[in-house]
Amino acid sequence: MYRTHHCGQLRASDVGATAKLAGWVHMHRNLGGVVFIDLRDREGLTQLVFRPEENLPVTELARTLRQEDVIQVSGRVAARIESNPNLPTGGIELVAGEMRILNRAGVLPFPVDGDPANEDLRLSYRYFDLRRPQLSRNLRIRHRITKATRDYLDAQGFVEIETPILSKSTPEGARDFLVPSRITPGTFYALPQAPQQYKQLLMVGGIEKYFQIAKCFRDEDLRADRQPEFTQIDIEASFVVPEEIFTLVEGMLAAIFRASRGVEISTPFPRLTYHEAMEQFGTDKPDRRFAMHLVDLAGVFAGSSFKMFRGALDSSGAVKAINARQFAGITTGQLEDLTAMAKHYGAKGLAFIKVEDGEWKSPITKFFTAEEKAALTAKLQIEEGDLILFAADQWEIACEVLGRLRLRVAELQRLTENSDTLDFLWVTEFPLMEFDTAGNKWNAVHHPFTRPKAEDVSLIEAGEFGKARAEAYDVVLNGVEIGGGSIRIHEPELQAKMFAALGVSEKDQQAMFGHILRAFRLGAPPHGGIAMGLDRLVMLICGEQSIREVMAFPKNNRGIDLMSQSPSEVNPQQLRELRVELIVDRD
RNA sequence: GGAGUCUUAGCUCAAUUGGUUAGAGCGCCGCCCUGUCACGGCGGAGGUUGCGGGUUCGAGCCCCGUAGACUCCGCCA
Repeated sequence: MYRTHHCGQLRASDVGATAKLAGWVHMHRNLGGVVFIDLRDREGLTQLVFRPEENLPVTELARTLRQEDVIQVSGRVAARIESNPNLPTGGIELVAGEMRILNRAGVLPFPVDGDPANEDLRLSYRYFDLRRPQLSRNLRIRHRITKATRDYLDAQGFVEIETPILSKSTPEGARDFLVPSRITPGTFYALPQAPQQYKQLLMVGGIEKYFQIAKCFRDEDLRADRQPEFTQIDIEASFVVPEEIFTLVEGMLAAIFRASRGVEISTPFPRLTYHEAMEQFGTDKPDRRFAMHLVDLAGVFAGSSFKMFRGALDSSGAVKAINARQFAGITTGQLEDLTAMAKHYGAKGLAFIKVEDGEWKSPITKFFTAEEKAALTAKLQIEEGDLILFAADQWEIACEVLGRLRLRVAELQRLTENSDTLDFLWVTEFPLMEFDTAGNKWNAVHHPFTRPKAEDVSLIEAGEFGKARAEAYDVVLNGVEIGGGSIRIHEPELQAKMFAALGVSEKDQQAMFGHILRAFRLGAPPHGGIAMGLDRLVMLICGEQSIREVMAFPKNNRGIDLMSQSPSEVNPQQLRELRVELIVDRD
């Protein structure tokens, strides 16, 4: 037996007992005579004391210890002469009797405590980085979250079922990771972007309530919150309406936050339609921890002589503004950045008003009438010190520009710093399809199995694809999309209409989706579900800025695992077996 | 594919306007130290300033190129 206690366990009540501990040398204090070691395991720190007068050989051995050596020590628990209030075990120490050095550590690549090193160095030595308390804490919170998820869904009658990783490539959505088949040369599996089709087929299979903590793979560029492989809490149920999904997910998130953070979250979550979210916040995932709503000014400027605003309204666009309260002190450089940002998202420029010393400082207010100014003041509740930012353009552009500016201003004003608010909400009634100008065709906003709202099916039949709304919903936390789902199409006729609208030929439908269309002809139940981004959820709960901080072995932003140096070249023999030929020679 | 920021000792960072031998803390090595808890003291080793080129009497610093890291845009049903 390596140990009788862990390093966060012993207390004053244990004084006089004998104990055996094992762990890493966290800190060594060699005073020439007596030697102190802080021994660390995952549960905490315990001070070891080595006294030459009591045990000279072991004390001499202890002098040779360095940080991160792995040792096992047995001895007697004693009260400290002066206790350390900073440690739970600070009242006691272990007087070392015997010690075994289990393993010596070499020179460390970076300190276990103190400031974290460069991230690429941390990733290269990930197994070492994991000893840092922050990372081990994050992984244990992640465990609590998945445990709470499984317990909750189990209690609700859901069954966890694994679906294949070697799967089938489909053209919709993200780029697939491909795996060449050796047995059938010239063909490829794809790693699943999500278990979407399998979970729907499980519904056809009569499972009724399915979930999975599912690994998903997408071959797209990485971000702080995007890795090529990531995990979803994937849920699907039969004979359900959106209300039941909402209630289920709200209960699940309540269980998760109770288990991981010990907080009760408020349910049910507020809801906004997609249109309302865009109209008020300029995004489909609003961060409502601060107000700064987008205000519609069509009524104010309908008859304006200011060409920029009037022109937008006359061509059925929008004039909108946000009030960045108490931000009239914005620097010229910051305002230039905001202008560049507005232009990047399609605006022609950025009109603004700074309210300083009772005056409106702005290049455009000279075009406004007194009535327009009064209406503006009332609508935006303008006060001394405010900064007003305008967008006049097509509705979509005006909303998106102001939505982006709103977030940037909030960042500059640090509106959400140190906030512990948990703002959940549902966004519903997403558009079903959007026109892809590059591909000159209609694409599914969510995926091609998403059910249109019943009252909008006639719009699809009439070819008004852009107006049709989907029975789809996202759940948003503090401006981050943490999950999304929909009620699915379960009738082959309706599915065929969708494929037709999306321009998928009969032949392609059979080649790519034949199995699911056949399944729908054998009595598919109405069904729907949702997928939650586990990594993002854990990231938010841990207060981290990157999902790499909540994954044990993440990849860097070029998709490289710096620790194992994957991806890597392979043996030519392996390629021959797969009938794969390289067309790029690497230097 | 594009934009921005960054790269100096094992780690975190400094180095004035372009100016002597590129410094400090931690870590590492050696010696001393019997109640520390970020122990302390003395001494030592450790550098192609990412790489390549240029400007200059002189470049860590300025210019060009390049590699890498991170963030963002595109992309991510």
